[in-house]
Amino acid sequence: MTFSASRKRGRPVDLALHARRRREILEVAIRLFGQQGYSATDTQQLAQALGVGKGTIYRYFRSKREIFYAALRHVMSQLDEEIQASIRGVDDPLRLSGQAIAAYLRFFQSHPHAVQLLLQELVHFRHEGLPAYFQHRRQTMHRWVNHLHHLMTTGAMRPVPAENTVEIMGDSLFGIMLSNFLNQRQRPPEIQAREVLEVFFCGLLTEQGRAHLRTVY
Amino acid sequence: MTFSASRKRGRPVDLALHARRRREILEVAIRLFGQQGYSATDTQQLAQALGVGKGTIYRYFRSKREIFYAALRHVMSQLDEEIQASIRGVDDPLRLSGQAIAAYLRFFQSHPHAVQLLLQELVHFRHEGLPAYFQHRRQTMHRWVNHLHHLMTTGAMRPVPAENTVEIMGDSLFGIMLSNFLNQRQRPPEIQAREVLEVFFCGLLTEQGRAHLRTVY
Amino acid sequence: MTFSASRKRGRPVDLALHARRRREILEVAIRLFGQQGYSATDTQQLAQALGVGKGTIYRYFRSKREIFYAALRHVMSQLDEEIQASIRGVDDPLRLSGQAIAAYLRFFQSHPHAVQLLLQELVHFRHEGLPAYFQHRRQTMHRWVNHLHHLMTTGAMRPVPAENTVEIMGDSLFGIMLSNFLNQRQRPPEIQAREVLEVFFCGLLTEQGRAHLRTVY
Amino acid sequence: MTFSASRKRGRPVDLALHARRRREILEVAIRLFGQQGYSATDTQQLAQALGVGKGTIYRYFRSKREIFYAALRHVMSQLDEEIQASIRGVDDPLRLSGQAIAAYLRFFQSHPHAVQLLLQELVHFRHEGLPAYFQHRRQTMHRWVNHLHHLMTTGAMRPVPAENTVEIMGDSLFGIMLSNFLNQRQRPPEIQAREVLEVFFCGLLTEQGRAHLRTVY
DNA sequence: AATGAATGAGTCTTCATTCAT
DNA sequence: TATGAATGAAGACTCATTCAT
Repeated sequence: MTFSASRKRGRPVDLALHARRRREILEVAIRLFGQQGYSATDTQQLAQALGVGKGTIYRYFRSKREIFYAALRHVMSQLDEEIQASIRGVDDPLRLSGQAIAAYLRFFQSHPHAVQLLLQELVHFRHEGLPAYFQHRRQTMHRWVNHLHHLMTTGAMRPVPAENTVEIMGDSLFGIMLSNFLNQRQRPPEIQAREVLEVFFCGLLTEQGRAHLRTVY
Repeated sequence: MTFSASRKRGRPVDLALHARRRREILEVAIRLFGQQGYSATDTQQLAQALGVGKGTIYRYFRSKREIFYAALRHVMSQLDEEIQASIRGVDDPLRLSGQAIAAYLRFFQSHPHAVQLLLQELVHFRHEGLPAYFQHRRQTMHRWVNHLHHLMTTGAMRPVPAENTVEIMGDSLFGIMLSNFLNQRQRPPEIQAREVLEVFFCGLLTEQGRAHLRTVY
Repeated sequence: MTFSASRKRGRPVDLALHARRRREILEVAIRLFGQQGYSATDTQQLAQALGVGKGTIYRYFRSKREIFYAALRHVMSQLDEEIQASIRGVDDPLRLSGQAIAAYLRFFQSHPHAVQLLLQELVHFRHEGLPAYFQHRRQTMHRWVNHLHHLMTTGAMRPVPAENTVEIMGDSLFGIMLSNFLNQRQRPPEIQAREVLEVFFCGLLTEQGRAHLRTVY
Repeated sequence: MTFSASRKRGRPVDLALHARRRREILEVAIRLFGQQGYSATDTQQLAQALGVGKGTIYRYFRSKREIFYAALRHVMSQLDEEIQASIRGVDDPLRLSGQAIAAYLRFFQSHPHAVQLLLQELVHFRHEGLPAYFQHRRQTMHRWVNHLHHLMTTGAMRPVPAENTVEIMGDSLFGIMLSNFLNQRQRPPEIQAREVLEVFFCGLLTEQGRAHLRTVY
């Protein structure tokens, strides 16, 4: 950096630099934490992969733990963005549901590191309160609750307790996504989304089966 | 002591003692690994909790890792037993489904350590191939596939690809169970099972909604 | 053991048994210590190889260390016996020298464990005073000093300081034997003995070379 | 500091420091391994003796084993240097022989730790192939083979198989050196060298004895 | 007498973080 | 400001010996 550059008033350049650096670090951290796991990744490796000294990293993050959480948050907002992008401009509410589910599955299929990060938190940072994934879900859930209410208003959906149903669907997708990852399934997200929707929306029983179910409970 | 037993000099090998010790160790290990995590639990703690010397543990298990896997297997067979017990003597196939789901959720609600063990494996022993939970599922899946075929034969269930549907339901329950645990939900398993079944079996849409769905895809 | 057997007065049977047991233990110990080294051989292995319990060994030897030393002494007396046997009835004093050297080299070639034992002592039991090998040599050296005196008396050997010369020859053979072992040389002991004797007895220089040597010192 | 040096930000890597540290560690390691043995010396002791933290040692050597081998190599090259220095500028080939032998004996007398290191390798790192001492000897042997050829050409030495003879002399000196160390002999190396040479070069027998020897074999 | 279950001290190595340069 | 040298706590596993059975 030259003297003239540092003479500018304020330090907009520095702030931008700082932000860029942080992002660079996070990108590498996501890759390494995802590939090797949190504890198997040491700061020396991170520094080496970044081509900087270990100390430098500590100028941008207070601790390894903080890097991890920043990485996790980064990944969660990426997820959010991709889902939002996938439903932008989609009018039909049923299509929208399918798009969102496909986007969700697609994101984790193309970002396996994200799944790893999410799992790492669960075991390395339990007792830290609600895991980031579920925090995120809690924050975005209202959108889906509204979505369900809308579907019910239009008569497309049976009257069901919306919150509860959103949770069931969210949990189910979470399980499907994890299972995809852990079984190394590579099913095309769009197809899988459709299969899932078919079950959730249409149910498995025939009219006769449903009638019987009512007698059982 | 019989004559045949006294034919061999010295203190006889006590097989029952060995089995009992292993079980004792496993029980404490499940608790500690579950409470504190695998890596946060050191062998010294385990020994202390058992009231034995560190070396004693190594007379019964080759390594900490082996204790962990034995604990995991122990938990998985407990799960299996409880589910089997829950459906024993249940004739109605729809009731049976509900019972099994409730038993599954109940098991993990009353054995939170089991969930932890399962998660621990995912991060501490990745690269060891298919996680124990999914191995177990692969071995027991055929039962549910048959179950679905039966339901379809009797006309209670729509014709759906059985394997695929079993996977979707299994993954979903896995997700619900994890979410219960991670959100510290304490919903009564029977109620939750019924809610889930209601969605899976009856679907969320009205007849009109389903008709529309068919136009969308 | 029956009651009538134990009625015999004294316990000659027990003493013989005890001695036999000790020898059996020593033989296995020599093999294991030789193959794997002292510290790499644990008492459990020893017991297993003997087909007895660990505790039994401690009825015959106070400690692992004591087993080792007994094994070492056992080996040293075997060496002594074989050398003595090799020169029994040999009249010619020069032939006798060759026989003894060949026997020495042959013993260690066919008992590589003996070399290992000897080396093990040097590193595991330093500070215990003179190593067993050199203790043994100190006890048998006088024979060779006498032998040299005899050779000098008969005029076959130049007048040299006998003790000193015996030490040089003993040390040299020790070095040759160790080098054989450590280089895994398999030279026939008889041939090697002859080569060594040729050097020691006849020297390397010509008459002219010796004359020159005298001018140098 | 030059411009080019300052082009790279941060604290520059100090190669000289690194080399100095390694040497310091080696010197202390040689002393401790020599005094107490390899396995009796733990890294904590080594660190304490150096006045550094345990982790620091591992910045300079990958493992305790690597420290040991570096120490061993260090010692072997010191030996080589001292022997070479002792014969530098010595023209007379017989004197040269004496100087080299004296230097060899002197080195190990004044560096008893070197002997210990050498012995430690034999028992702690058997199976690692040829011991360092013999590797070193194999690399330097050709010099002495040439030396013998020269002596034979000039007529000072009888025609003998050079390689074989060098091995016998080398092994013998190895034995003498070890024996000196293990018996804690403090004989002046120059005197001992002369005594040894006297035997090797002039032989022990009289002319009459040699004639008789020829009849025996 | 014989056995083997139990013990617990002992040791190498890793790694997040600090701070002198 | 950037660097990397230094730190030291932490942790799995072994094994000679003892002693209850």
